[in-house]
Amino acid sequence: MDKSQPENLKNAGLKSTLPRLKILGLFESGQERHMSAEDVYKLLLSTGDDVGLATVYRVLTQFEHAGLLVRHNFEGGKSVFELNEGKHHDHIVCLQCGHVEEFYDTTIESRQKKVAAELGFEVHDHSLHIYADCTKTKCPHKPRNV
Amino acid sequence: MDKSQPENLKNAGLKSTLPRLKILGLFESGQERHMSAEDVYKLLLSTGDDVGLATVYRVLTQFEHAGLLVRHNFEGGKSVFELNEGKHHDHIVCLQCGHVEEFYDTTIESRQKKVAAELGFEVHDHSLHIYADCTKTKCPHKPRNV
DNA sequence: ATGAGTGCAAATTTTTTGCAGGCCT
DNA sequence: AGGCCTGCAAAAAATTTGCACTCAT
Repeated sequence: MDKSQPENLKNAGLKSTLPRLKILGLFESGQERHMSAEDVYKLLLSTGDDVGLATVYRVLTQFEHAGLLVRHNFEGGKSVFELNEGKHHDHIVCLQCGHVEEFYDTTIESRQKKVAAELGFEVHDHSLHIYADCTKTKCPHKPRNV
Repeated sequence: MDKSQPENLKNAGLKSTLPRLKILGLFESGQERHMSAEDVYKLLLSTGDDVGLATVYRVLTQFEHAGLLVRHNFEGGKSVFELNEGKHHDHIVCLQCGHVEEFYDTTIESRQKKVAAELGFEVHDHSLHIYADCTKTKCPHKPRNV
């Protein structure tokens, strides 16, 4: 977890470039675990790191293929990425604001496998998605950037 | 369940028109429970019922708002619709071909509520999504129409 | 130097919207 | 008749791709 970023990129067979280091750095900073391409792009702009949006998309996809990031398509239309830290977990997503929380529940895990088997499916490592609302009245999280 | 389609539309406050009847008919025929706008559009074309793609999108959205259909955004990018028959159920989706199966598991339901509550969420009626593979070797279902 | 990487603009894909004309009630 | 509906084309939103130029090794 303390491996320097250039090393991470090398191991992934990717050349160590500024855009890649910046983007990986954002995810490793832990500020925001789940980000869309647009989120990353705007964050970089806000810190003066001018990276093209197309490059953000390309790098995110490369990182996904390299196993550094995991891509999710939650309800809402845009792809969301998170650091691949090896430990399996599921996600619960707010339908109002898009906020994402992670969880791991052994009962759900085993039950999920059972249900899948009965229906002729085999669960591998993909996250299960629960969709809900942060609260019944008003959503405490930031409004979904649609 | 045997209510005539025009009646269903009337009850939803929608004028009974040919495109609407055709589209609702497709879902009620039970041939294919889960369809994207493109799926519906192509099916209608194949049966000689020429309906504009824009109309398909508009009608599907209207039906969703009227509570006749439910919209899902599974991994894969496109919205998928299914008839709203009132009975809650969850979905397991094949990551290879996009095939969808429905299920209902009381253990998962209760556990889902518990997990949500612990994380400050409230689950209403939205489907939970499990993502898996039809089989480990080759997918028996139709290839995903990407 | 040299091929991978980047930025910009144009192209794709999925979905929405404006507008003129057409069909329910 | 009057307005909701539809079709077509253009607009939007998210993502991908072509191309000339730049940077890492």
